[in-house]
Amino acid sequence: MEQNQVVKGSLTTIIMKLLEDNGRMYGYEITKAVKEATGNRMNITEAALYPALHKLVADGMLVTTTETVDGRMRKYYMLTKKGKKETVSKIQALKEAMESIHMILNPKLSNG
Amino acid sequence: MEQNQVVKGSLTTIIMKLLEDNGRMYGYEITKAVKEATGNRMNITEAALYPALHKLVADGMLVTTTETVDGRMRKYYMLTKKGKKETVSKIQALKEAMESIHMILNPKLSNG
DNA sequence: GTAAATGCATAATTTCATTAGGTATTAATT
DNA sequence: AATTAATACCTAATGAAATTATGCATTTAC
Repeated sequence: MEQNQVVKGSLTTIIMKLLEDNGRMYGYEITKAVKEATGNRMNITEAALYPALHKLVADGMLVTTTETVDGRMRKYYMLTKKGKKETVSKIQALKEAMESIHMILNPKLSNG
Repeated sequence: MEQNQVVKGSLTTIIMKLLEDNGRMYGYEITKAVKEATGNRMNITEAALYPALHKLVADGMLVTTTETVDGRMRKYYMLTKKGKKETVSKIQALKEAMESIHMILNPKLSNG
């Protein structure tokens, strides 16, 4: 229905959560942060990340600034005011979706 | 990557988990079970459920038996041996994906 | 000098859920 | 008696999102 949608779109929420915590980040940095935070369990591909970032920019959730560091370009992403507000509700929705899945994986037995 | 895939495909894992717990269930029963287990938070649409069930049958994870109860047809689904084995690993993968998301949503601060 | 790491990106495909329908029987309500 | 809600199955078309498979360019490590 829609809770499934929430879980499915968790990548977007993850990106926004990281930006909420770190202020601004560039794409490659986000992939490293996810790997580090999850002890290498989760790996976001760039082919999934960049389209997601671009969509968030198109939707007015993020803005970018570009810098060149050590001869390499870095495109930093930051949450807009709208993006910050959306982040809060998206995190809440994701937590509730995870709680729902948890309830299914760990059912209360009626017959104790 | 693949952890995202796991979370995205959580519907399949939910179905298999319910069948693991309940032995056999029919489609409509599964939608009710999910609603009940999650306190109405999660709602699986039949349009998502039935194609998922049919794919699981096609993949050899489930088998079906049909009965008529009170004038209405019920198509019961059960895990095959292969399906039972797959259920274990899918649940494990889903738990790990949830743990990863949890770690991102609740990061350990390096600066205590 | 070759491979790995850093850094960006897209196109084609596949997978999956949603939207929007459809059929049929029984139980409950008006 | 007629309508609505609940039970029970299903599919087609669309849309959203991730994967697979690439591509380019620079710097660091071997």
